[in-house]
Amino acid sequence: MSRKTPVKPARAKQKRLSADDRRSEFVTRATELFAEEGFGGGTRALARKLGVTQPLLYRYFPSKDDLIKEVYRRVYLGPLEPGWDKLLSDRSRPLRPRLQDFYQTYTDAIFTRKWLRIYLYSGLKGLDINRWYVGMVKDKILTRIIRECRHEAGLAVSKPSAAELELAWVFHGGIFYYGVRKYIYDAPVLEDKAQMISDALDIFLAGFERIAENAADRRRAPVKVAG
Amino acid sequence: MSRKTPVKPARAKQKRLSADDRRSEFVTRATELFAEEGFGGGTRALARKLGVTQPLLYRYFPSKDDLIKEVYRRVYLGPLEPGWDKLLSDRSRPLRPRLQDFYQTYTDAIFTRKWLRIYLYSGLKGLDINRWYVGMVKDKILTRIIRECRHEAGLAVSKPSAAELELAWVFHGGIFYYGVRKYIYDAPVLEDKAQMISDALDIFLAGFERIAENAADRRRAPVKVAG
DNA sequence: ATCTCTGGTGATCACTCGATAAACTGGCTC
DNA sequence: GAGCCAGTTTATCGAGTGATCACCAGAGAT
Repeated sequence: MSRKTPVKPARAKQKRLSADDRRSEFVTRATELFAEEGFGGGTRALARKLGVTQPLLYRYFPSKDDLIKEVYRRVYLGPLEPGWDKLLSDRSRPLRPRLQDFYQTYTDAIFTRKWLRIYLYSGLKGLDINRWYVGMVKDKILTRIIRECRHEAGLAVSKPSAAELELAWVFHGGIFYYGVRKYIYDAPVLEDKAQMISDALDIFLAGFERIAENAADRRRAPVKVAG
Repeated sequence: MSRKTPVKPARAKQKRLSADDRRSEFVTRATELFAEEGFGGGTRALARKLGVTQPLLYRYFPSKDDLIKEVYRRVYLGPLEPGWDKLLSDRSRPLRPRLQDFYQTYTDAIFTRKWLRIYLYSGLKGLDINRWYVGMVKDKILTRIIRECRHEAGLAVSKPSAAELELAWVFHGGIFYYGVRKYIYDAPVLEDKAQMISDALDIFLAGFERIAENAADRRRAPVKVAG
């Protein structure tokens, strides 16, 4: 109490951050704001969240749109982990636990209120980055899953057919929609996410196996086209 | 050209609609506008779509919020068909074609750009009507599906367990997400919707059967809990 | 032909939005 | 301590928002 302390006096209002820190803080709080309010959220509301004034934003971003782009970059690229493809394709392990592990970590990464809401808002705006992400899911996840499933079923591993890809999308979308229900709709869901994934996998793998058998049968003895 | 025509001269600017027609037109075009722009879409842009001036809106709706509520009512209640529960529960037909028919007509009703976008926007706003709709899907569709599946599998038909409901949600969400990919993300999807539904059903039913068998096994000879 | 009722318009208010320019300030070097 | 400089604020602009008011106009009844 008595010392006049040349050390920082625990200033009531933290100000004068370094440029990098301030810029980063803008992106962080903007993500929160836009996740809740959509990208119509105001720059003044954002500044209030940081405890600064609104024009300060324009020292760090030329326009609100640039800030939004930065938010996209961080949200989309942030949780992206490079080990996922390895996890899916590692044939030294049985396929089922591979898929279980993958969807466990994948949903751990994206099942947050912030991520899902930003994702849907960007999807509704039809932005390129959203298209890019969807393509990434298809190429890096779904085609890989199909390939592994075909391998497991003893089928030739070629490019997945459109129908197979759709199958994988429906499966993937079913799991994804769990997150939407929980974090967007705030609807009650089965609390045990791991069980949900496990059950979804049971159904998908059992179903895929049956389909694969049928496909194999059809290849051996093609049935006539309905008509 | 020469006749002074007391008949309506095919007026260039249609004006002076009846109150009911004008009000209805406001809701229709507002649905289009809000589907594209979100509910931030402006009242002036709306009026422009009708070819009238903006203050006219306030002859028919006390506020923009009331207009939005009317949009919700029409969008959510419009495609709701009362025959759905009958379709699902009609045990004179095999379960699979029942489900195929149901999802065919259900997705015919809601897989439009307008419906899906309005639905997601309202979901992001966390409105009561969205919660109501989700509850309706659960009660009127999913529990019924589970009940019929249990009946088909020769299991006792009681209240569906939380895990079973989740199963149905994942299945339903997978199909729903097809619409999201097609109409929200504008992503390429398997064009044949009926086949997508058919394949999803194949997988779901085959999977459910297997799960049901396991559940029956477990009831006969309970396995020890993993530990 | 005139009156009246009602669908529709023009002008405008108070407010919020994104963005800009100029002034201020606190810590740093010389 | 003088002076600079980067981080921050104050004041403000122009455009766009939802909403209100007084007014207009045209078809139907008398």
